[in-house]
Amino acid sequence: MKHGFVKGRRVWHGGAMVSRKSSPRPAPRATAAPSSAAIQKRTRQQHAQERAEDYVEAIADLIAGSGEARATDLAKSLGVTHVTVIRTVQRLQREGLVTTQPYRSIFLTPSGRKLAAEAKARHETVAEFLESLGVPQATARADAEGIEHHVSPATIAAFRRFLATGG
Amino acid sequence: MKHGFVKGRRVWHGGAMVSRKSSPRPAPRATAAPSSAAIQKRTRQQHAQERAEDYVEAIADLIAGSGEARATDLAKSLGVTHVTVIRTVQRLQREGLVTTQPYRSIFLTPSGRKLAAEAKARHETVAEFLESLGVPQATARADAEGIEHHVSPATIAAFRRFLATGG
DNA sequence: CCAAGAATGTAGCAAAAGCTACATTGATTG
DNA sequence: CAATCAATGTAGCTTTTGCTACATTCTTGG
Ligand SMILES: [Mn+2]
Ligand SMILES: [Mn+2]
Ligand SMILES: [Mn+2]
Ligand SMILES: [Mn+2]
Repeated sequence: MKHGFVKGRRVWHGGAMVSRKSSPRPAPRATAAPSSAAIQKRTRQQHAQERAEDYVEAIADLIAGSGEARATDLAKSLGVTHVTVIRTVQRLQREGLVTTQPYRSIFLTPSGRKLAAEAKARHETVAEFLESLGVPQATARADAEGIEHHVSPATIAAFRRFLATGG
Repeated sequence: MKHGFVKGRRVWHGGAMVSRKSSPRPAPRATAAPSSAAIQKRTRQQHAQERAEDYVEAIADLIAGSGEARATDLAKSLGVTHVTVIRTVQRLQREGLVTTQPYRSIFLTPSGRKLAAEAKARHETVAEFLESLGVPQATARADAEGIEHHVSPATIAAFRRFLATGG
């Protein structure tokens, strides 16, 4: 509020000529529709969380499948170099999702296990849902890898409803 | 192929003890299932494309709505600062999606218009589909903002089928 | 016209995720 | 038991997307 008030009719570049008179703004509804800016910000936050989810899920899968998660196997499964894995795992350790020691394999902390379980459940629901819609399995699996990080609980619930009834 | 051949039983860290004998690998099926690594790589490519799609779509909306797309309005709509917009628009210009000149508004090139139209169509299909599944509109709109970039043509087709018939 | 202030641009920083090249460690096998 | 070489770690680079702080330009009301 640097300048105290808005100048009224002052406009730049013409634009839509929206009147800015100080009509009292309408009382916000009970459920205000999020602005496009807010929606975009939420999507960006989901992206920041995305790599963490993919990593803990892959780590959990490796542990379930072979007893341990090694950086090389993780790199192979994620399609990146081992260098990238090591650095990202360091971040995940900073964030309390995994633990590891030099030249040892990677372990999930309790919160890492929780995140992995949630991510895996979401991931599989999305994939099954797409398949049940008639999307070829390979495509469904590929699309689910990206979609999984952007489905809210309400959407997952809708997918599960569909699978339970119509699917 | 640095070392010419694989050593057979050599194993590290125990692991699953998978035999590596040089049995001739099975002939690839007609439709080889993509590796998890390949799927992850595709998802990362979609992310790199994502900001471009959101930008050209927002630019197209601003032009449709008010006749021009200014950096400030774009920043407001995307939820970032004008600095971020200016730098990203420079990249999009490098890539031939938009044109702009100092202190002027932003225009879409033909390929920018094409990308915007495709992105918008996908975006709206995803949002309508989620709503038709019973997801509350605000949630559907929010989820669609992230999902839209990860739906293949086959999945979009399945969504449209559902909307045309079951929806 | 002209100054205020909105819009735009620039400088410089950070974090994250990728990479190649090279160094170090450690498990296996001969 | 020692050499080999896979696995891991480190150094240093790039790109992208954010940000704040400050400089410049342009539009417009008075
Ligand atoms: Mn997943
Ligand atoms: Mn994923
Ligand atoms: Mn969109
Ligand atoms: Mn989007």
